[in-house]
Parts: sequence; structure tokens; C-alpha cells
Amino acid sequence: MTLFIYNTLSKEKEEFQSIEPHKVRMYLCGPTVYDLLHIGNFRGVIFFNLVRNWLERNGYDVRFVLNFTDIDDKIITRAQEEGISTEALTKRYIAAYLEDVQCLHITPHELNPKCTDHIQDMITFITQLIDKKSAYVSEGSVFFDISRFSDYGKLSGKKLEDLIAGHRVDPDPTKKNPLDFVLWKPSKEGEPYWDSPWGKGRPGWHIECSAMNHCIHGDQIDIHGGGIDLIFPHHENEIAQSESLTGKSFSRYWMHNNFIRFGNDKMSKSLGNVIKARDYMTQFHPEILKFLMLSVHYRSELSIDNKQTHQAIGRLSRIYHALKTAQELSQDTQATPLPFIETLNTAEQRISDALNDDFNTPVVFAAFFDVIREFNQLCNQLKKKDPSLKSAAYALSTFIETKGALFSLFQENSDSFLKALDMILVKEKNIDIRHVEALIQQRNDARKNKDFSLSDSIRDKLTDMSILIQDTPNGTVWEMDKYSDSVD
RNA sequence: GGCGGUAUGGCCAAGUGGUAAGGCAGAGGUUUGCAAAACCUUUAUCCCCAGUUCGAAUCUGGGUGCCGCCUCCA
Repeated sequence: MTLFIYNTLSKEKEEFQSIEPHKVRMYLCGPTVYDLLHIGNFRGVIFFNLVRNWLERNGYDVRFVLNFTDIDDKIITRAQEEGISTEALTKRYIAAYLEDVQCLHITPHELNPKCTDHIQDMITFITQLIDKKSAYVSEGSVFFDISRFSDYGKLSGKKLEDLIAGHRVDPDPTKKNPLDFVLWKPSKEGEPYWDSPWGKGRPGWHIECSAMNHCIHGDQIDIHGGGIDLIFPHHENEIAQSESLTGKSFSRYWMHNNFIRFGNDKMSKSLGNVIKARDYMTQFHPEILKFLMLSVHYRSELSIDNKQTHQAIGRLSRIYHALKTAQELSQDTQATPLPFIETLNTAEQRISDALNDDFNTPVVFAAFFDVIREFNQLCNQLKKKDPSLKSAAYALSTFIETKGALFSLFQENSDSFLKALDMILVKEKNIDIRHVEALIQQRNDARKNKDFSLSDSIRDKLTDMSILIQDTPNGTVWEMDKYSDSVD
């Protein structure tokens, strides 16, 4: 296996090599738990789940750590607004996060540490930075002295002069340099605090990830992930802290997922245009969210709106329809037609190559569709009882389930998932199911009487309601039209 | 103001030097009482200009549009 990963540090795809053979230490910057998470927060969770699954499939023992930031200004503000303790607030939202993640059915993380469980580690870390003259104390605060870290800016590609020239740097008189960032800040009256050598206070934002990584993973990790917006300053600062402390390079690969957009805007809490993950998964389905997230390369922006969602529903419907058919016919008769075996092998290779090329998931799905198309062809060509069709069906369903597991996709029961998709659209279009069934009954009565003009007019009525009906040997079945592009 | 990303068919989206994956939508066909699903056929020269090259969507330079970072943010 030769996996190439785009490394933000080098701005190039690099061959992946773990620090220790067969072991991967990865860390993903997790959420600040002061509110329900929006779907953007889950892009990383969903994508890095694939990264870990793929590494594991290739024989690595992966330790995936995702943290909770459970102390910061927003948390304090929110807790004060609600008149509760920060612990009560963060406990609530950590629980909510865990519930949301459970809905996704992804591979569990090895560890979800909380910052507040590592305050002592942070204090130790900061103390050592002060000892090394990489940090200094100023009026109860501790700042990192970026002049002591010559590599500052190497991740984000920023030059110090440019940063200083920027309009947005806040000139704090207690800092030596406007770019120095806080490691420890004194607490104000009524705020939560921890005792430290510098007085009562709390850690700055960036130190938590450095300290937790150091404590859990050690001096060096293989993969550090996060949203693209964390490159600067958060990850830049993590590098400065960690590398100043250890003198070793901190993370070998820095991977950053791009944003979710809503329409033309970045989806962000500060813009207030977020879709809560929970709401989305309730209104639609976790499977749709995962599929949509992975339909676009992780380093590209992804727009999630109603139109995109419905396109994903259509694509998923195609996959699950094929899967359902395959599962119904499936029988391992050892008679899989040779061309189909070759198609599966080609697709397998294509998927593997695509994943090894910096996780090119759109190509992966293209390979799925290639296989499905060929299976559907076989369904058209062969009789249902044909052992070679049954065997192809077995091969296809196994293929989809096994490969899908990498993405934590296609593991749903095909029949009930397709019904769930129908129900999404039924609700959306306000369809009365009893009315639909009555119409179908009327149509079938008309057909029995060979009154085809009546039966056709009823069909048209159903079509107008976005309902597709199929006359099968077992009677008439209906489903919602999942391909209709008319939804906005 | 500084830095960076991106621009591919009606829509979404791969492709980073050799003549454009995949999905949806459109058109025609097979099938059907009629349909649907499925299948088949069909639909792009890749923002503009200049350059490098035997050859560029793919490299270089310039321009334009959109987006992001520089402040909390996945």
C-alpha cells in the first residue's frame, strides 16, 4: 500500500509513513461544547473516520483521539446566560455530541479527552515553556513568545511582517509582541478558575491540544486534523508550543478539511446560518449526511442545501435499490460470470487507488456506480433463477457492504432505508398515504375493467404528487420520485 | 491592506502534460395495455488573453469572477 496524503505543512501530497511501524497516532481538534453541533462540525468527524478505517484496513493499529474543549470564553458566557455552571453546560453538550455521533454509526474514537481533565498537564507544559524562555509571565497572564520560535508561520505560510501589518492584530500592551498568544489567562470575578503558579486562571485555547497530545500520544504524532480555519492561528500555535517544548517536529501530517457552505456563504456560528446536525439527521437521515459529505473531496468546499440533499437522496436511492435487488437474489452459487468478477476487481482497484490518492472519495463512488450499472445489466439479461445472476447478486451485495464499511456507509437495511427515504419525501410533500393507497386501488379496479383511460388519469394524478407506481407480479408498489430535480 | 484557494457540460463533481470519471436533469430507443425501475445510444475542449511544449483543462505570466484566512469558528 502506498498512501499519499496532502500535507498542509508542505502543500504537497506525501507518501504516508507512520512514525512507528503499523501504528498511527491521530488527533482531531474537536468541538467547543457550548451548543449543539452543526453539520459543518461533522465534516471532520465523518472524513477522519474514513481515514482511520482505511488505515486500519491496511493493517495499521490506529489510535484516534478527538477532544472536547470544555472551557473557554463562549462556554463561560453561555453558562452565565443560563445561570448554570460551566460543567453543567458542557456535560449537557458533550452528551448531545455523543448522541449525534452515535447516530452516524462510525467507528468509535479511542479517546475523547476533556480539557478540564488535563489542566495540570497544561500547567506543567506552560511551566516548561517558561523555563525554556519560550513563554513569559505578564500581569497574571502567560504568553508564548513567538520571537523564540523561528519556524513560526511554517504551517499557514504566513510571514510575521505580514501578520503584523494586518489590520486585525489586537495590540495588547501586556504582550511583548502583538502576535504573542496567551497560554494562561487570569480569571475574572465569578469565572471558573484553576490555581496555578501565576495565580487563579484558566488555559488559553491553543495549549490544550498541545498538552493533551503530549500527554496521550507523546512528543510526536502521525496525523493531526481539523477544519481549514484552524490552520491559523490554532494549529500554527500548537506547532510553536509543542516543538518549542520537545525540539521535535510535532505532527508528521497535517490534514485539513474544507468548509461546508450554505448557498454562497460559509456556514458558521458567527454568521448564524448553521444547520444543526441533529436537525438535519432528524429531518433527513444520518446516511444522507455521511454520503453527501464524502461525495465531494474533503479539501473542496461543499455546499449543503436542499438541492444537494435531494441529489444525494437520488444517488443513494440508486445504490440502495441495486443493493436491495442484489440481497433479494443473493445466493453464493460459485457461478459469478467472469466479466462481472473482472468488473468488481477493477472497481476494487479503482477504489483502493482513489483512497490512496489523498482520499479521493468522488472517484470511489464513481466506481460503485460502475459496478451497479453492470449488475443492473445482468438483471436485464439473465432470468431471476439463473444461478449466475444469483451469484453475481451475492458478489455485488458483499462488495457494497464490505467497501461501504470503510465509509461507514451502505450498512443500513436496504428495504427500510428506502422506505425511510420515501417517508422523508412524503413528509416534505405532505402526502396522505391513505389517499395514495386508495388511488392505487381505484386504478387497479379500473385496470381490471380494462378502463385504461381512467387508470392512466389516476397514474397522472399520482405522478403529479411525485409518486411513482410500478405494476409487479406481486401487485402494485409505489415510491416517491427521488430523482425529481424540482425541489428547491 | 497582506496571504491563500478556486473557476470543468443545464446542475453536482472527478481529472494536474497526451485528445474530458461518476450522479442528476435533457433527447432518442428497448421494455410496458400505458407507465415506472433498469438497460442502450446521445449531449462539454475545460473563465479570458499571452506563452512553454510535438502535444495543456492540466505548466508559466497577466487579467476577471467567486471563496477563505489574517478575530471565536470544523
